[in-house]
Order: sequence, then structure tokens, then C-alpha cells
Amino acid sequence: MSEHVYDPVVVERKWQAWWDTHRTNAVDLAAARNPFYVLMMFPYPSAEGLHVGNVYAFTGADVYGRHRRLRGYDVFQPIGFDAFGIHSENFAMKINRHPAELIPANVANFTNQLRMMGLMFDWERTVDTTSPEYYKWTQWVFLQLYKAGLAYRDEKEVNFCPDCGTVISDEQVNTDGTCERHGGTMVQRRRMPCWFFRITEFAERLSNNHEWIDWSEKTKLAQLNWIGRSEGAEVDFQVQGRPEKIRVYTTRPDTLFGATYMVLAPDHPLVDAIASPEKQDEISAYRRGAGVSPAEGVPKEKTGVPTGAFAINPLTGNPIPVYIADYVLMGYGTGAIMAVPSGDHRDFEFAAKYGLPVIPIIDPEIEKGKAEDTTGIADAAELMKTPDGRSIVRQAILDGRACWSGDGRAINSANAELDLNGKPVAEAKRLATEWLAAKGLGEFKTTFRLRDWGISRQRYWGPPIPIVYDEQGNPHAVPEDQLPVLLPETKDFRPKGDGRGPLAAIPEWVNTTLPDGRPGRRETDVMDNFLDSAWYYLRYVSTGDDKQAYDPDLIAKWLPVDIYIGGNEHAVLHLLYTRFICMALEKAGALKMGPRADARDTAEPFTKFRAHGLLIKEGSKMSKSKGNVVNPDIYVEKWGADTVRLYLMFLGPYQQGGDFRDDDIVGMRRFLNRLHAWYFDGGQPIVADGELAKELRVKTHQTIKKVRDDIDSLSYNTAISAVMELHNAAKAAPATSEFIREAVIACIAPFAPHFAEEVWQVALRKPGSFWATARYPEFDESMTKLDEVEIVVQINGKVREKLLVPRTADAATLEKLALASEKIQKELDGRAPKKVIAVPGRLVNLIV
RNA sequence: GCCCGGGUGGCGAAAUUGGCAGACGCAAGGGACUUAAAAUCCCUCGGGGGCAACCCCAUGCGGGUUCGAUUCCCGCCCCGGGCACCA
Repeated sequence: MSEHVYDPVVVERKWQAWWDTHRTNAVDLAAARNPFYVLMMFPYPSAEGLHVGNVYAFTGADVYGRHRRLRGYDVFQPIGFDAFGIHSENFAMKINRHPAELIPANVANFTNQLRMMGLMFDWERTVDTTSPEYYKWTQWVFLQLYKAGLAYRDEKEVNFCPDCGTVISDEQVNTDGTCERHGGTMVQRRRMPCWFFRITEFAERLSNNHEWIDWSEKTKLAQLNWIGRSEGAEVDFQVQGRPEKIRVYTTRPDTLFGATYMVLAPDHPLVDAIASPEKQDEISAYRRGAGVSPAEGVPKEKTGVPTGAFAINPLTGNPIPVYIADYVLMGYGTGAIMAVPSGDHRDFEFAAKYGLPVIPIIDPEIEKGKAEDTTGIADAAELMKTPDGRSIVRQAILDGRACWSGDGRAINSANAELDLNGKPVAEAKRLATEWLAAKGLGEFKTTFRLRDWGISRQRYWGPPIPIVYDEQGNPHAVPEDQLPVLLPETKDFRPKGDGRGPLAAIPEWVNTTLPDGRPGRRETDVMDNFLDSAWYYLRYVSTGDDKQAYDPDLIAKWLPVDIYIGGNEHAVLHLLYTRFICMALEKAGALKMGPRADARDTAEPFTKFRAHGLLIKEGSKMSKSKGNVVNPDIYVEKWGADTVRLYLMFLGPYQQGGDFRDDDIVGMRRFLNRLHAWYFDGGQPIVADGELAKELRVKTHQTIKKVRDDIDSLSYNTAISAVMELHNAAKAAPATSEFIREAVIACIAPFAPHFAEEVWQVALRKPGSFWATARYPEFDESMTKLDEVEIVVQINGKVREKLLVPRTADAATLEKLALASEKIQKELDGRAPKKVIAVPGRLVNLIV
């Protein structure tokens, strides 16, 4: 037997070095004829090193890219490091080191680990978001938005954690309103001046493009949800005895007849004007309470206070009281609502507590509704499950003892000019809005949940915002030729707790001069880490270019990205910001994608996005606290990178994730061992393809087709099993062919790239790199089908016989053949089938 | 509460448009080789019945449509993930 034992350590080291020397992964971006841009979410280089979750994500993208390369594309597949941000900074604080010291070592470690995995990265084009050569251009991006009026400074409410001593982002606030890092500490709302990006200007476009962009459905849904488009109406309510009007937003203008009070957000600008004097103290007290209340978005018991003012319901003419309550948010709609207790569970709850009237305005279509549409009666959910219960619930709603927000028909909804009674919800909405619009009392209105992106961070580890203030406090953009505004070196990078960033404590950095020579003070906040990652895929094409952020010709040639693969946890922030940044840069005249862009919107950065699934470890999610985090190094050492790659892609459907089980890895290594022996030890005569059995030849063509299709749809697990099946069939045959040997290696190569190179150059004695010269084989459609197929014959749907029939046999022939079968005749026992269903290529079903 | 996924052997999982349920792999059992073990190779492997040819049952639960349902429809249960006072 053989001196050719498969030793992955030797094979992988050998070819990794060879690829480096021969620049196999490098792409000549300017010269490439058939550009294909494969992107994966670049990692944050943690001190712990590469996580198996990263490896899973990257391998899936790498398989796709390598397969495309075999198909003849010039695949550009870069990687970089997302090293700015609060994670790095917090970790540095924890171990009492400076982030600037830690990052280079982490990046070096990550680079080694990534190389070890055999990923097809162009190592000549990496980015590190913390290097001045990169963040110079991040600051440039800010300036483009600033000049286009898409960046502005404003004072808004932000989250402030007293224990962190700094402002934190929405995503760092737990759902119970406590700080992510300080579990027991309630986050406060504070008003602070911050820089914002006008993402809301693009809300409609960001939302509408979801109708056609080719993204994972779950990602699109999450993002659509976040953008939160809703259609409704704005309606004016005249304040009784005063000149002011209160404008509200509602998605249910059809319920206006049931509006029995109004609510303003506590910080609504009209409150002070309309409140009666004797209520001022109570209002101030409530506002103070609301101010230190849990962070926005946390449900709690409804509270509020009356302002003493009344407003006129425009449909009934009745005066209704105006309250303030913190269940109404200034940041959404107009910051004011009309309250319809019978049609909204929040309003119902509030009305019940403060004894406000409930006017039923809808007769519910109770069969279609859900129990959660009801409040105010015990066990509505249980009641709703029974037909009897449904009528009890309906009666409660009609009596005003419960509320209903589902479908139904309007009742009690008419005035002298407008009659909605009996109309279904959609029609009543339209009629009510049209009537209001005709009277000048309201209008149709589309609203979004999305809010402008606050990018200021009172932190150290990020790119400084390139703004200088004059003595009057007016902001001035730092001229582009003065970029980068370097992040100053300081030992003291910790937040002070006074709400100002650490940079504010470095006067020699803060004090500067304006372009016109006047003294100025630098903005001391740094930019959100999400800005670094919102444009990195544009920089990849021009790494090393110190004259521009990106070369317009290369952008036109390579963008948009052909496929982007990453985790769905970035559906709403990163993936939304990237789309926004492209639209904003385009609007600023600073970005123009080429003919590859979709004509429906030339600023969408990703032609295709696919979310990979989550890896779990023996039944539970991997986490440090559970101690079941997999360090890929150990596995690569033990099994080799190709085996680990194969295993990760095999363990479950890639877009669903799966269970990482140590015991299962060995199967992939055995497979490679067998393949290795098959290529190196021979034993099987190699003959012309035409001399092989038809079955084997057909299987080969079928596999070539299936693997191509499966990889295209990221069904990696079934692609691998198809190759295994082909190999099992091939090695069992008396002879094989060069065609089959080359097909098998081309099919499996994206999963086991080192192994493929070894087979190609050593066993098959091909000149040059597999990855530079090999092509994915063409399949012959006519060779993907056998001449004869096995069909089943059923009697009353039960399989009773299997027959080998010509593939092209039609229904009539099949019926004849089935009835000719001895076994079937015996089973029929003289009975004549009442009905015969014959499906060519599949079955015959005889009904007796 | 709302929105997504998912539920198939001992385990990870397959199954074009509705058409032979369990491909591929792991584990397990038996055998070959070996002084022995490892490695490798061969066989068995959803459950029940039968000497056997074969037969019956089975894709979370309950209904339905269909010649035929893992697949489609209605109603539930359980698990995982995300969002959560958005008017």
C-alpha cells in the first residue's frame, strides 16, 4: 500500500505557502474581465481570537466565491477588520491596557487564523478601520453627508447610563430599561447635543426597495419592521377656547367617532401653551417623573395627568379632555394622539384607570380576530376559542366593556354629513380621511418608525468627528485636505462621567484654528462604530489609495457587491446603514455605481444578501458563560482545515445553522481519506468515459448539475452528500475515467481547497494551480437522465409493484405495462380498476 | 403580545410541481484482516408481525382537500430567534 497517506497538516501548509508565493488569490481589479464581488461581514478582532461562528460564516462565503471562480469569474473576495468601537474599548479598560496597543496583536492573530482556514482572501487588499489611512476616509464620508445637508447637529433625548458615565446606544439598553453592562442600573434619558444622519429622508426608498431586492426573506422582514412604514391620516383638533390646534397621527381615522380624549407626549411643545395654570405644578411633577422613568420603549402601567384643556372632536363636535402621558412618544408621528378606548387596548387601559368614556364604534368580525384584540373581560383568550365565548366577547365589545382593534363594521359613527355605519374598516378609513381632507381638517399620511441615526459617541475609540466650532459655537467642516483629524494619543481614554467624551480633556488637541485663522474648538465626540462598517466594501477596491476614498472607475466596475453573506443579527442596523450611506453618497454626488447596478435603484449596494444560520453546540447556543465556545484552532490542528470546512458545511442547511458535534467530524475526515486513496493509490483502470456503464456516467452528469445548483442556492450540505454518492458509485465501478476524476475534485474543491490543489497537481499531475486553471465541468443535459426509469404501481395508493419502463413511456403505455404485471393481476384478482392515474416517469395508481 | 424560523429514526439530516419517507453522514450491533488494538473493508440498522414471499403502522397533535399529503388548507401544542406602549 501506499506512502501516500493523507496528512492534512503537510498538505495545507504546503499549498497555503504556494498560493502566497504565486499570488493565487490576488485579483487585478482593473484588468478583470468578468468581475464577481463576494463580500462577508468583516470581523471585530477580539482578543479571544476567531470564533467558530466567524469560520462558519466565512467558509460559507468562501465556498460560494471559489465555486464562482471555477465557473470562470474573476472573484474579488476581500477581508478586513472592524476594530474601532465600544467592544474593543471596554475590553481594553477591563484588562487595563490601551486599545491602540491591543488591536495590532489581535489583527495579527486573526490574520493567522484566517489564513489557516484556507479562505480565498486577497491579502493585498485588507482594511483596518482604526488605521488613519482608513478613518481619514470615514471622516471624508461624514463631510460628504454634511455638505449635502444630510448630517446635522441637534439636541435630542439620548440614553445615559450613570454607571458607565456616558451616553450609550439604543442597542445597549436592555428591554427592561437597564444598562447592558450594568444590569441593575436604570438607563436615564438626557437631552444632549449630538450629530445625526438624516436616514429618515430615505425611509420611503429604503422601505420600498424591499419589494425587489434579493435578500433573505427574514432579513427583509426584520428591516421592514424596523423601518415601520404605516399609512394613516393626520387630523387637526381645535383646542377649545384657544387659537391652537393639536395635530394627531392615526392609522385608524375610521374610529374617530370613538375618540373620547387626547394625549400629548409629556414633552410636546403645545403642553405649556394650552395647559390651564392650576395644572402647571402637576404637569411639571409628572414630567420630572417621566424624565427619570425607564428608557423609552419600556411598557409599564399607564399614567398621565389632565392638562385642563379640551379639544373638539372634528366629527362629533364634542369637547374631549387633553391629557399628557408617557405612553405617547414625542419621537413618533406628531407626538400627540386621539384616544379611542373602544378600539385600542392602550387607550382602553388608560380610560379604565381614569374613568374616561368608552364609545363602541365597531361591530367586530369576531371569527377572524384574535383574542388579544380584547381587554377588559376575564379570560377573553379562552372564551374566544369557543363559539359561545365569541358572542360573549362580541357583546362585551358592543357594550363598551372591552376593546377591539381587528376587522369589523363601523357603528355609532355618523354625523350630519358623514355616515360610516356598516362600512368595513378599510372603506371607513378612506371615507373618513376624504371627508376630513375636503374640510381642511386632515390628510392622508404615511409615517415611519425609523428615526435619524445618532452618530455621536462620548467615547475615545473611534474616528473624531471632523468639525471645529468657532467662538459662537457654529460648526465648521474640517477642510478635506486637512484629513485625517487624528485621534490623539492619550493614556486617559476612559469616560469621565460628565457626559463629555475623553477627548474633551485634551486641551492641546481641542484648541485649534479655523480655516480662516480664527480660534476654534474641535468637536470632542467620535463617530459611531457603525459608520466604519457602513462603507468598508467601497474601500476594498482602493486600499492603499491615499488620494481618494475609492476609485470611481473601480466602483463602477465592481459595485454593487454580487453576494453578501453574514449574520441576521445585523439586519436592522448595519445592513440598513450600508444602504443609507450609499444613497446618501449618491445624493451628495460622491458615489456612482456602474452598469452592474440595478436600474430600479442605482444606489443599492448588495445585489444579493444571504443570512447564514446560527451554530449551536450540542443543543445550546454557544456562549462564554456556558463554556461551550468552540475555538477552531484545536479542531484544525486535529483534523485539518479542509475537514473542518467540510464538516461545517455539512452539519445542516447553511441558512438555518445547526448543531456542532465533535463526534460527527470524523466522518468528513474519513471521506477525504477515501478520496485521497482513490486518487493516489489507483487500483482502478482509467478508461475512456464512453466505455463506462451508462448509470455511472449519468450519475456523474447529474452530480455536476446538482452541485452547481446546490452551491448557487447555498445548499451546501446536500451538495456534499451528492459528491459522496458519486464517489461511492465511482469507486465501486470496475473502471473509471479522467472525466469523473476531474469532476469529483471540481465539485468538492470549494469545500476542501487545499485537498483539491494536492490532487490536481500531485495525483493528476496537472501543470499550474488548480485555483488558477481548473474549470467547473460542463454537464450534458441529455446525459442527466437514464433511458429507463423505475416507476411504482399502486393499488388504492399503496405500492404493490415496481417496474422498469422506458423514460419516455406515456400514460397509456404505463397503464398497459402496469396491468400486464403478473403481480398486479394477482393483486387485482379479477377486479377491474375504476380509475387509473398514470404519471409518466413516476407512477401508476389503480383505484378499485 | 406581535413577527420570523423549526418540529421527520438512537443522533445531525434528505425528499424537484403533492407521487416509493429516511439519501448522505454519525453512533450502535455483527463479521473480515491483525498476536492484539487502532485504522481499513463488508453486512445489518424507524417500529411491529411473519419460516418466508410479504403485511401493517409511522414525518409534533386534531380535522380537511386529494386517487395519493412530510409537502396544500383550517385549528392547536412545543422549541429556537427577533421586536416590543410606534397610535
